[in-house]
Amino acid sequence: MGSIEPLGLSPIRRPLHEETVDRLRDLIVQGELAPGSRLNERVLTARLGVSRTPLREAIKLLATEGLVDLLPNRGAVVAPIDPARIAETLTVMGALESLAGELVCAQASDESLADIRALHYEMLAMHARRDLDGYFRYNQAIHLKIVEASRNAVLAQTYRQLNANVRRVRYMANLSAERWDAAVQEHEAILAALNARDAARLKRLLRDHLAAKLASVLEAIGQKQAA
Amino acid sequence: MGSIEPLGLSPIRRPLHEETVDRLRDLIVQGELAPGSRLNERVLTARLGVSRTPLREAIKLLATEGLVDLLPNRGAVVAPIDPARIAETLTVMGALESLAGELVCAQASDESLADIRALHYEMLAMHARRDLDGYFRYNQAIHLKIVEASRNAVLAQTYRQLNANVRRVRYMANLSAERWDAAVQEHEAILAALNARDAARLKRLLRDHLAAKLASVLEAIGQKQAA
DNA sequence: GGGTTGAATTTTGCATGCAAAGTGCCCTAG
DNA sequence: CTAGGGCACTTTGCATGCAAAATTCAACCC
Repeated sequence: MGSIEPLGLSPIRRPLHEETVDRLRDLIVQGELAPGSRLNERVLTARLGVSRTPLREAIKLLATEGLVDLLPNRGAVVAPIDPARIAETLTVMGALESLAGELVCAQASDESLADIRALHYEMLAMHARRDLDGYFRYNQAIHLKIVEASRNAVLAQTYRQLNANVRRVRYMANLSAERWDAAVQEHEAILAALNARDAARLKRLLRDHLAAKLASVLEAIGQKQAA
Repeated sequence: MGSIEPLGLSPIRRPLHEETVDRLRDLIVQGELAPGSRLNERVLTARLGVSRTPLREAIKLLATEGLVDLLPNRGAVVAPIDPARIAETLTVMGALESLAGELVCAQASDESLADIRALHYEMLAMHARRDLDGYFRYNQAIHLKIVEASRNAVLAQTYRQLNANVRRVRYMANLSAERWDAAVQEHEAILAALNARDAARLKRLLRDHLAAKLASVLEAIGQKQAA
């Protein structure tokens, strides 16, 4: 049953609809398609270079992720950023990360933990040089790695799906310096609990970390809307 | 905010792809489309009376719910029932219900709690007359009601999505009499904690209840596979 | 006789066509 | 000048067409 794949040179073309989902999701997450803006099929087919069929499949898929809203007979719009919904999402993600932390302590491989540690120090480096973008990237990577290290694929997939919706605000919310430093401190504590495989402590820390993020994000959105 | 719908006569046609998703999901959840069986587009369009476009949209949607597996260039199959995956799913659902319980204690309306209580007694009635099917229905309804009463739409939606996958095993796993009685006892305790709005206790009970369900389901699947 | 190749058939993936719903503009009546 | 109605245009929703990938089946070679 050996794989016969040409290893790397493999010209495996991903299905077009999948590719389209990812590209469209990126456009939305990165704000290039503004919240509330309409998704005109003709325009998007031109922009993405695909026909309407895979595009429509992609749109419906993103609708289930909550990134777009479907208006029957009137197409789709990029889902507005709804603070209440973001709050709900972060609450759920908090519970999921909390569970992930518990599982990680119980059964993650030492390699996984080492990976997380490595990412943590990369993140500290970004913080040290005040590279906010790089910091966000490693921050994301750490949280993703934690849920992946839980060895629960359903958990990881659910988390990722919710995450897409939250990542959109990142491009709006410019972390305050204090909150940034505090977040880094929280991460230090998280890493320590991880190293000690102290499930109870890790659970609490992750949940509190998400709660703090929730508060900061909501504040940022509030300012944005007030502006 | 009274509904103005003509109640049943409403000529509001739901989009065909949505209808198709629901019908196809039902076919899969109820086992009419057996795990592992192929989803032939021609056959299904004939069976459901829709054309390939909405059908294909539906299939891709159910793929994200984990109910079908997509095989590039080879169509789709009903996702096999994978005990490991069911276990993972129930673990996540446990965390979600646990969170829901916490939120319910903190902020659910008294009406919601009354609804749950009512459902609970209906369920007890079904148990008393050993109506397994009715019991399952009310049991489902209670758990759904709890996550809905949490007033967190994202939580409810996430829960429902995961639930679809688990419901499939219900038609395979024939509860043992002891487990059934034990489950009812657990529900009694859950209701008591709910009435007392004792978040900590409710959390623990819900989580344990799901863990017990997990164990029972896995055992049932194991027997099924051994047979 | 078993295994392999290859041509016919089926099936999928994507593109496009067609009808209906929606949108907006303009003209008219008040 | 404003409100309303109607008509043309746009856009969506669904159906179908077409090409490529996969499967099947059988003849052929070893």
